Amino acid sequence: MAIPRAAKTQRRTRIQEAKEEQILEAALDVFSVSGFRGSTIDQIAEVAGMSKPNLLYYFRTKEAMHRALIDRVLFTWLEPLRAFDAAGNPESEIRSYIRRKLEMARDFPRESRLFANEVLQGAPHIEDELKGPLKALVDEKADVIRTWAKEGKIVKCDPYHLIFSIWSTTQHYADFDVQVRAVLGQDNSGEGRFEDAARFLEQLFIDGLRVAQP
Amino acid sequence: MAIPRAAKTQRRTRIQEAKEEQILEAALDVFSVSGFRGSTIDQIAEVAGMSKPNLLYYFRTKEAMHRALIDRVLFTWLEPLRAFDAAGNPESEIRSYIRRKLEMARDFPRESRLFANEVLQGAPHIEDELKGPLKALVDEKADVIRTWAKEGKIVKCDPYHLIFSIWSTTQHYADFDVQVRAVLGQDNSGEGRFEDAARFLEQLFIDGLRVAQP
DNA sequence: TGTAATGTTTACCAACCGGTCAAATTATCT
DNA sequence: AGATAATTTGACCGGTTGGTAAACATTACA
Repeated sequence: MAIPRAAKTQRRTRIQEAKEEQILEAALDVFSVSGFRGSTIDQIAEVAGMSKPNLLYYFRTKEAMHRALIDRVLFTWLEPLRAFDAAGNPESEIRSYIRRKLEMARDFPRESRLFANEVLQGAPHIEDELKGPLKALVDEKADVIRTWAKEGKIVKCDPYHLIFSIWSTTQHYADFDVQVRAVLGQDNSGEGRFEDAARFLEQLFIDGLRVAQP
Repeated sequence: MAIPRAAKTQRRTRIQEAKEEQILEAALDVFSVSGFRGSTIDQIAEVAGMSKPNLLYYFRTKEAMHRALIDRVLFTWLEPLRAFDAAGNPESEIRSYIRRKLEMARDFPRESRLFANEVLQGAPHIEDELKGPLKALVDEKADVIRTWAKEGKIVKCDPYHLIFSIWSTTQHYADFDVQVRAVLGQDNSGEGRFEDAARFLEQLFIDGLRVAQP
């Protein structure tokens, strides 16, 4: 008799690792489009190219799949904010934060939509992460920004709303991709739109915050 | 024998009007949280306080409910952008556009989330509206902005990305409300956050666009 | 008041949903 | 090779889903 997910063996098989990877990849495809409630295990199974019971052999429930996916993606997702450095100078830090966030919107749109779906639907599965680790990280970086403002390096402004505005403007290009493409039309909806967006946003934030130019 | 939705009578009964209103109100509650696929007719029926077959007497399918809801809300939703006036001066136009959008995020968060859910999931039901009326409206307003830039009233910038950034920053407070509250903490997540956001965003956009002060 | 149209509900259906089970298949190790 | 553990699948289950049929109740109107 098989015991799911190698509760005995401690070490994970190559097969286990590969299959779990394969499942989470498919789950990301599906969850990021339809949200938790709107997705079905069958859909994920089909995308993953394996049978439903086989999926459930590696993840006991649909919720476990979602949980594993969120956990895996959350850390990576906050990487750019974590890299936000108090020691650096405001201009380059803000510039590179915007760039990094835009790159993530371009390269990992599914991850962005996964969170967007989750938060939009009331964040029933990640409330703790938001109120705990996320809030702590933002609090820390907000302090950095506040210090810059006090030192006259940037204009005085609410650091939380500054962070929100960078989040929203950059993630917009992943989450509302269809709308962006529709509005820009066929001609302008190539990959170049990310460069255009970067230029616009850097200008907006650097000038808007009256970042002191060295 | 009853014929659904008065295909014969042409004129809608008071009851019809009232019930359809009641249903769409409930549907907005449910769809805005769970998206189309994640919502069930039973949920809507319960919120509306009527039986499922009764709902289906007024709207033949779940899709018809969603369609009617989108159609009704779309017009209102674009009102602020429509009000954006070429004749006005850039500063007050941009200021009031931001204010209006923020007010909508505050007063009609369900409507915002309804669209967010829809677009996030690939806009399967409103693709035509995005590529048609929405694009046309944005094209028109983009021209206004471009003219302002040419006249030196604001800095030269991509008008489309400017509009996107106003959309995303303002709607963020409706769509990602849970996250905003979580990060701001209990103390700062009262209604005052909209005032704070307005102050920040006006400052950001007015300074960031180097709007000529008269 | 009678009656036809409109509105509402109960009972129901077939398809789908998340998840289980046991049997079959495959990989691993000696 | 043979034994054992890990993996995979088809068949299935109870509950839910979108939607229907038909009987019942209410309203509008002559």
